[in-house]
Amino acid sequence: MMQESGTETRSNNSAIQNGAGPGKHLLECTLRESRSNGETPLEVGAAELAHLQQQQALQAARQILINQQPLCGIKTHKRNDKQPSLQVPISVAMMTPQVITPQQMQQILQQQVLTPQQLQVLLQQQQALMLQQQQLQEFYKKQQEQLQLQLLQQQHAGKQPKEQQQVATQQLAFQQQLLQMQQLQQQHLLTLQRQGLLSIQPGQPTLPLQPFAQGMIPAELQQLWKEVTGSHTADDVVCNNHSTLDLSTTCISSTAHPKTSLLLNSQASTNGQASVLSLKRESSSHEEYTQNHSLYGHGVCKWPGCEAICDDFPSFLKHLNNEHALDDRSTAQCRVQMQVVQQLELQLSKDKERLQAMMTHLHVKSTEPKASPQPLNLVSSATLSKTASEASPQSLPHTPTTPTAPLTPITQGPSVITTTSIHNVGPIRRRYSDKYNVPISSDFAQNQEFYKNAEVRPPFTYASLIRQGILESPEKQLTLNEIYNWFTRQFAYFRRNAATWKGAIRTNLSLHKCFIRVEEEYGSFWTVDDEAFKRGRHIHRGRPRKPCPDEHFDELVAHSPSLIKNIQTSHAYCSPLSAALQASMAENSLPLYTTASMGNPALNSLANAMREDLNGVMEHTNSNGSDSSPGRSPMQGMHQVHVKEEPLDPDENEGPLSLVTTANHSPDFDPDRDYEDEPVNEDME
DNA sequence: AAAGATATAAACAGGT
DNA sequence: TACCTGTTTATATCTT
Repeated sequence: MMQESGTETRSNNSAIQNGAGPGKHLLECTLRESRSNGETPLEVGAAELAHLQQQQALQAARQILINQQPLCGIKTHKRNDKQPSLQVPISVAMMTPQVITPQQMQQILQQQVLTPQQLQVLLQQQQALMLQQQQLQEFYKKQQEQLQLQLLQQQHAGKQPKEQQQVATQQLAFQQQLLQMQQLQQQHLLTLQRQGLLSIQPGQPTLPLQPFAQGMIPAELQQLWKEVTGSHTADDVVCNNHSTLDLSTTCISSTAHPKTSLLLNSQASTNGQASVLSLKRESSSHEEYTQNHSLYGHGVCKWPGCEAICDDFPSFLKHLNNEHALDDRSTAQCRVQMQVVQQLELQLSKDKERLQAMMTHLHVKSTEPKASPQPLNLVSSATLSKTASEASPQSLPHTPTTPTAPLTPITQGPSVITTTSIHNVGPIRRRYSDKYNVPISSDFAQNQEFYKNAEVRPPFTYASLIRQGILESPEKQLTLNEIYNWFTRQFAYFRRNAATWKGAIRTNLSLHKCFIRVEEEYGSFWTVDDEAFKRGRHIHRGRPRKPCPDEHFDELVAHSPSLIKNIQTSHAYCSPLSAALQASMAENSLPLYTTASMGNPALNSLANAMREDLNGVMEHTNSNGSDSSPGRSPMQGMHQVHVKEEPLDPDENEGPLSLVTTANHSPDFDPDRDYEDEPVNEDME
C-alpha cells in the first residue's frame, strides 16, 4: 500500500514532468503534417490556414453526424482511421481554450516583426478562435451532461435508446470539431513561432499546451488513468496523449456505448502512433524510462496477457509498438485494465472504510462494558510467541472476566492503518492489566509492526513495556537510555509524543519493585524481577520506597562500606545462595534476578537465613536512595545492586526470595503507616 | 463507592 | 550551567 502510494506519487510526478510532452508532440505532429502536405507556414498565411482547417473540422463533424454507419459493434467495427478527419487525437478536445497569452503577445509586440495591421489580424483571429472554442466547449459540456443522464436512464431501462446513439455521435462530432479547432490554433501558434514571433520554451508556464490532459475528463478518471499509466514515462506519455482521449471517451462509452469509444479510439490512432515514434526518437530521457517501464520487467513484456520475452529494452519497444500498438485490441485491453484498477480502488476504499470502522469501534468501545469474547485475543493466544517468562502458567488464556480487551487490531499492517483515525481518540487509559494474565508479548508480538508505524498508544502499562524491552534484550538488561531507545524504536507513539513518557519510565523504574537497578562501573542498567512483576504488585504509593533519607548513609558506609563499593565482599556473602538461586532459575527458565525460590522451601529457608545475615550487617543502616545490596548471582556479583526495600508483607509468604533486599527497616520506619498490606520482596517466615 | 493501580507532573539530588 | 539519571511525592484518572 505504501509502495503503491509511492508509485503513485512517482507516476504523478512523471506525468507532471512530462506535462509539456504532449504539447510538444502535437506541435511536431502538426508541423510534420504541414510538411507532408507541402505546406509551409511561410507560404500559407496563418489566417488562411486557420480558416481552411476550421472548415475541414466542421465538415468532418457534419459527416459524422450524417453517417452513423461507423457505429457498429466492437468486433465488426472496421477501423476507418484513414479518414483525414479522424486522424487527430481527440484528447485535444478536452483542452481548454487556448489563446496567446498576454506575455506572448507582448513578446510579439516587442519584436515588432509584424506590422500593426498584421498584429491586428492575428489578434482578431485569436479572439474569434477563442470564442468559437468556448461556444463549442459549452455545447460539448451540455451534450456530455445530457449523454450521461441518458446513460443513467439507460442503465435502469436496460436498453439503449437510439437517441442516445445520436447524442453520442453528436458529441463525437463536436469533439472532433473542438479538436480541429485546437489543432488549428496550435498550428497558428506554430506559424508564429516559425516566423520568429514566438519563442515557446518547453515547460514555459504560459505555454498554452500545458492543460493538455485536463478539461472535461472527470477528475477521478483522470487520476485513475494516471495511476494506470503510472510509471510510464516519455513514450507512455505520448501514448497518454491519445490514450487520454480513450479514457475520456471510455468514461462515457465503456459503460454505455462501446461503439462510440471504439470509434474514438480508432480515430485517435494514426497521429498517435506516428508521434510515438517521433518522440521516441527524440526523447532525451530514453534511458531514464528504459529502466522504469512498467510494461517491461525481467525481460518480459508485462502487457496484460502478453508476457512476450524481450531480451532487451529496444526489442521490447519494438514489440510494444508492433504488438501493442494503438488498435482496438490494445484499447480494449487498456479499458479492461482501467476497470481492474477501478475495481481495486473501489475495493480498497471499501476496505479502508471497514478498517476505519473497526479501529473506531475498538477504540470508542474501549470504555464500554465488558466486551464479548474477543476473537483477537484468541488469535493472539494461538499465535503467541512466548518468551520464557510468558511460558509460565499465568500466561494461560485469561479468564472470561478479563475486562480488558486488546485495543488494537491484530493483523493489520501498518500500511493499512490510517493513523489519523486513531490519533485523536484521546488518551487511552485502559491498558492491559498484567495481573489478569494478558500477556503483553502476545499482543505486542502480533502488533509489533503496527505499533512501530501507527501512532497508537500501546495499551500496556509502562511497567509492562519496560519489562518487555528488558526481556527482549540479549542480556535481559538495559540502561535507561536503552530503554528509551527501545520505546522509540518500537512505538511510533513515543517517537512522536516525547512529552512525558521518559519521566514516566523513570518513575516506573523507581517505583515498581520488579525493576532492579544494577550499578556498574560505567553506569547502571535495569533488570527485571519477573516474578515480582507477575505478582502484580507494582507501585506502592504513599509509602517510602527507601524508608529513610540520607542521614544514615554515613553510618551505612561505616558499618559496611563494602556494601557500597566492594562488590566482591557482598558477592561472597551471597555465594551459597547465588548458587542455589542459579540452579533454581535454570530449572524454572527464569531470567536473572528472578526470585525463583517461590515454592521452594529449601531455598526459602536458605534465603531467610541469608537475609538474616544480611540484616545483621545492615540493620543499623538506613537504606537511602543509594543503598546497595550484595549481588545476587554470579553475574551480578560484579554489580552493585540497588535494592528497593519493601516492608514485610505477611500475606505474601509465597513471595520469592528477595535476596537483593537488605530488608532492613529504617529507624524512622513508621509502624503506624499502612505497611501491612504492602507486598514485600522478601518473605518472613 | 472505595480502594488499588497507574499515569502524570513536579521537585529534588547527584553525577557528568 | 545544562542535561541525564534516579527518587519521591502529590494528584488525577482508571480499574477492580
